[in-house]
Amino acid sequence: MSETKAIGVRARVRAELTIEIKRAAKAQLAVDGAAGLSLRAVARDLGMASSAVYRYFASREELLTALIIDAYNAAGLVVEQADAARDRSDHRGRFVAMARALRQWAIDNPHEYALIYGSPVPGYDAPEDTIDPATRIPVALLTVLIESRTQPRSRSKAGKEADELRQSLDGLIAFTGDLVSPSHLALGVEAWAELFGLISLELFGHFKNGITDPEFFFDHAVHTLADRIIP
Amino acid sequence: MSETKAIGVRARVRAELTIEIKRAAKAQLAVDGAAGLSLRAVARDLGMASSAVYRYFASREELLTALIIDAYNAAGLVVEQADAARDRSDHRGRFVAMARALRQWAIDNPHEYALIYGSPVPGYDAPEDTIDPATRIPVALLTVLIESRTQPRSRSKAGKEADELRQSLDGLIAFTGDLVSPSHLALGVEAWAELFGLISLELFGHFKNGITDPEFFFDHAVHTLADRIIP
DNA sequence: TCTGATATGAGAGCACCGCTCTCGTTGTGA
DNA sequence: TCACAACGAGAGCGGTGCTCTCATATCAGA
Repeated sequence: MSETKAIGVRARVRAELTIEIKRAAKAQLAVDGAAGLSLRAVARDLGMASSAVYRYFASREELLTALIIDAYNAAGLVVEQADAARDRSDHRGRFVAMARALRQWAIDNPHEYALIYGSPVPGYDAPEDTIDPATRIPVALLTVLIESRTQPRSRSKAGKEADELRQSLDGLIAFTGDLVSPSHLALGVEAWAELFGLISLELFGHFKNGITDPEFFFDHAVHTLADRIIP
Repeated sequence: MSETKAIGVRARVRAELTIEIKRAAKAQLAVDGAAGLSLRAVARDLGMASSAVYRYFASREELLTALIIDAYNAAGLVVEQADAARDRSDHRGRFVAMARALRQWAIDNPHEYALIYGSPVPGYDAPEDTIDPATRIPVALLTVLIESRTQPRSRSKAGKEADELRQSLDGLIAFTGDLVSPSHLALGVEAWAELFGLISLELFGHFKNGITDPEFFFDHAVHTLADRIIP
């Protein structure tokens, strides 16, 4: 009589409990940060034995990895949505919107931001599963950069310096192909770095004495940034 | 007979043990990172009871704060030395040297860098003692910016936008006075953010797939940066 | 110089942590 | 139906931060 017997009761309950555990863990994360996340506390929240949680996540680190993936995806989604809400031809507007969306998400979810863009968990080196979600934001930013450069660039500069720059950006050029010149690509990466620098410095408290209106300053900086990378 | 009786045996031993504890803690920090720092392990290293350590640092957090201060000072010193080694009139060279020195220090002391520029320890909000050492690097950078602008700027732009920018940078302008225009000051902060963005992204593993030669790229970016803020 | 206050170290102990193991129970596929 | 695998609970191990008590070593003042 049960309608979704195909999957089986056990599998469904397992899936539900898995996200329930992550939900509880996220709630704890929002309060105490990554360092304060405790498997036992999560188990207590859910009214189950601490040992039972280990049926779902083999270790605290594995649970943390799941949260990291979710955070990457959440941030990526927010940025992509901000991008999609703009006219595709308004490259400048898209860039600014994405930057603002990212900052807002970071402010709304500081611990999740810290989880993915703060100090990496010690002894933790980005398992395969995190790579893909992590690229969503850079890809979104790069896409605007590419699309703002539909007409082919003036021929790339030659010379040793240009070659070395091209080489140092090897991985990215594999993604962008010939659509963006290395020097312009470098400009994009610099903008990416500045974006995260701005958000991180603000979020981690380094603007405390100095920048009194971070939001206004961020907007100002993002527009300067846009002037630089988008013609 | 003892030569430095003025201070007292107790005080001297205390001072020595204090730095000994910090030394052991730093060694642990370099291996396991901030999250792995354990007061008990430090005590074990020094062959003393764990409770005895609490006579020197009231809590793990307080020990961490001491390490943070030391890290700020170490980084600040390295940057200041790089600055001092250059001709004072070579503003561009000074900026580039400081940036390189900072990156090198970060690479040599990743956990200490993460301690001060990564995610803040949860529930931790920069005690007074950390503020001063934390300003050393921004001050050093700002100083070059100021000194590269000895001749007074063309009169500052007027208007609402300029006023708001000036206001958003209130704290900094209190430091620089009228020597730097708000818009140029903003440029400096943006450069500061990009600098830390570049180092953090590299150090925290976000360049893994994409930038194959981070050192070369950093140098390239820093020179671009210098072009932007130094005339 | 003697003595009372004080600073220090050691040890036991509390509540918490991650993680493992065992042992019943309960769905599941053959 | 039945053997098996998945599961939850509980106990337990070694670790953590931190507190308390108690003995001892140092110091400052009479």
